Amino acid sequence: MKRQLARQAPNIGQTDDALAALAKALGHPARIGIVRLLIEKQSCIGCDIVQEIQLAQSTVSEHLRILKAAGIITGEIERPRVCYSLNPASLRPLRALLNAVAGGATAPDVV
Amino acid sequence: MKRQLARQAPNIGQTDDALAALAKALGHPARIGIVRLLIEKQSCIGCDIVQEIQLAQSTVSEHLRILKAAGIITGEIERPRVCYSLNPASLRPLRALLNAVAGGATAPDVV
DNA sequence: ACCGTCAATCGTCGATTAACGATTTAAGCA
DNA sequence: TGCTTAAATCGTTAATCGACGATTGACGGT
Repeated sequence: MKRQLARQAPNIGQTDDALAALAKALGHPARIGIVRLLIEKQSCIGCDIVQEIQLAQSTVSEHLRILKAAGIITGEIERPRVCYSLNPASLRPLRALLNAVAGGATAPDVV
Repeated sequence: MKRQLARQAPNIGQTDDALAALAKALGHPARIGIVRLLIEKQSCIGCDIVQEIQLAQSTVSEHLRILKAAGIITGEIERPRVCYSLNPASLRPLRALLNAVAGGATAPDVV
């Protein structure tokens, strides 16, 4: 039984929930690490992520699931591997918010 | 000391922990709402936040505490009120990360 | 000096998250 | 057919979070 007053903030065309979900998905060091890894190796990666992030395979898998659920990454199956990539578009709303914080009212949406 | 922008590896000069902490602080709808509110009313606000965000005073206070702890907002005392404002600089590292995701290589500077 | 106001803190409770090992699924290959 | 590999899922536990009411602290005004 919550609320959610639909505020029309200037340029950020997203609900608070949607933005919070994105931020939340990034709100863990391991997941930041994964995103970083995917920035570096533009090409997608398989189980190498488990190597880099020093956590159990099941834990890493869970973090990947969370990032996938948030739309931040995608996973393409290449049996028996999965190839992960970033989905930059997904983060645009959050970028818009941060730009609004930083740059005054109007956030340029472009790359 | 500033970061020299360098090779294609986007050198985001922050630890995963620091970035995750920022994202985590934004990872709740109420806190996104507060940030939005502070973007709109550039001027700082007192207890009006409790009005806008439909939650108990103690709950809002807790969210404000979290945002303050993350450095995202500052609170200036004006007894018996507190005047909150955004601290745009605090979010720069996170912006840099998102820019790196979006822009491919190097983009992360500037306010 | 007392009262009203606003904010912070405390204590509690239920819900959610993070982590792990163990197990399962689904190929590809010998 | 059976082994190997990579990933997902399950079940459990400990820790953290979110929300609230109640209380406390610190004024400013009357």
